[in-house]
Amino acid sequence: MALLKSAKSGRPMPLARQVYDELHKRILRFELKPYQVLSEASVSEMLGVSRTPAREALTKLAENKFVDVVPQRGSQVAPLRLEDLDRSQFMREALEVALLRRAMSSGEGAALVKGLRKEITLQRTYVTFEDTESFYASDEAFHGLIAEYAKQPSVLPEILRLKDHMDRFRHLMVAAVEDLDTIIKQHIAIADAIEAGDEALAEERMIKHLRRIFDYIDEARDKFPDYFEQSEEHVRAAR
Amino acid sequence: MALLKSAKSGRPMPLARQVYDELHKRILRFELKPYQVLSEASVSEMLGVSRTPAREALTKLAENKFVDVVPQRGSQVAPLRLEDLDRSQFMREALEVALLRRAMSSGEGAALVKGLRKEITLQRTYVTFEDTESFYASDEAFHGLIAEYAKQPSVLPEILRLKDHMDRFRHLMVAAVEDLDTIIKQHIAIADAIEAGDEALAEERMIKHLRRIFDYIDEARDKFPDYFEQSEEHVRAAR
DNA sequence: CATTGCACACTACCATGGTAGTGTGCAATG
DNA sequence: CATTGCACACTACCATGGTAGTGTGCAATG
Repeated sequence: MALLKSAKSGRPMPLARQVYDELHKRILRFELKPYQVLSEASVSEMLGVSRTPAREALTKLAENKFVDVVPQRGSQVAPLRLEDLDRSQFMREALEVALLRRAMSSGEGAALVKGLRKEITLQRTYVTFEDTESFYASDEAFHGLIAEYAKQPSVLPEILRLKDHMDRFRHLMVAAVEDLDTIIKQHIAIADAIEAGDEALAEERMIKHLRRIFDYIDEARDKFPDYFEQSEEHVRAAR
Repeated sequence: MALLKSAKSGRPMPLARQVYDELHKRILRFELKPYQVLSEASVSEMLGVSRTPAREALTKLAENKFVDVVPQRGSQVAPLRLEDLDRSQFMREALEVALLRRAMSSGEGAALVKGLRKEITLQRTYVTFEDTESFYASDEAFHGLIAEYAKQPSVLPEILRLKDHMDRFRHLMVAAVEDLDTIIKQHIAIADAIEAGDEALAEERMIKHLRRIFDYIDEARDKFPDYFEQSEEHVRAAR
């Protein structure tokens, strides 16, 4: 049905990876809804590939908690689980705070702040043009810079993996322009604290920045109760 | 060749998982040595399974950085990389410190300390009987207790995944009895600091405890230079 | 109507075959 | 001897077929 793009650079990406990316995207955007059935056969048909890459993609999605697989019964899009959000949030916070502390004691604080302010300027521009996609790319670059100056660049992919679950929750609510302004203000506050060399303050502001997701949860749950995991209802139903 | 055990409880484990566990174990114990070739065919023959579960196991091992896969060329056991150790160490430290802080501010510090001291007593017994396997199980339980009291039990599996790389380095050196005594002393010091409610001291002792791996690295590299990644030599050779 | 039994459908899981792409060794050539 | 060309071997990757296990709907039975 849908055509899958090849990789931009060099050889084409393996089909399993392409299928994973496509399903991942659709799940995050709620084009595939929680509890929707996703069998090897249906995925294979939906994307026009054989069952092997479909199976590999489903297995990996299950490992990352975006799909629930019940052996011999079937697979479905995982509902939103507060437990997943909680774990992702906790781990991301721990990692980003540790990166921040290490980056600040690297002796290159000035260069880091310079890079951060450059990204902030970009972010201001993207908000003006309402280019939210570029904005979020720059947001990732902002956090990536800190990982870089902490001499731990390979931690960034792990953080992005955690961020996926938070993004899924976030996609439930429309991103208003004032939200982006808030993010920029928080970025500035963080850069200021780094420049001042105040580790405790920087940490406090980073945590506040990362926890903004919790402001939306109640509203999201009221608006889309069907997308959230019922209190063990389906667990009982499975018996 | 070798028979694979089924799962202890209920249904048998999928073959792919059994193959993964077996290869993982052999790689950590250096029964499969760094740079040793591991093709789908060779794994399939070695363990007496078909190529499908062998392939799935290799893919997952590659994701976890225990195997290097070069498309259309072949796979091999990954050499020891300081980068992997560094990332695992950094992340584990960040997570365990965050868990410790949260557990200490949970208001259940007394119960936590009681549980920790119980594990320490067990550990003393295991050292007496030279039962290192049970000792390390209790060591994991010790750290798991902290995750539990931090109300983040699902972070523990992630930490164990990181610990694998450190264990691989550790397995290079023989675990002497005095090392286990050192671990117990450090556990006691941590429990003491928690009991005293001194967060900074507990954090400091936890970090010292987690960083003990670095004491062995130089010795290990001198003893088994072939197991470590050469400075990009094989990267050049691949061109 | 309520309960039971059973054929059927569907699933995850495994086995197996085919193919394009890359490296390797050796003969041909200088 | 040094260099080149090329047949061959081996690989990761994908397609496809088969199977045991579980759920479901409907007819049979009370």
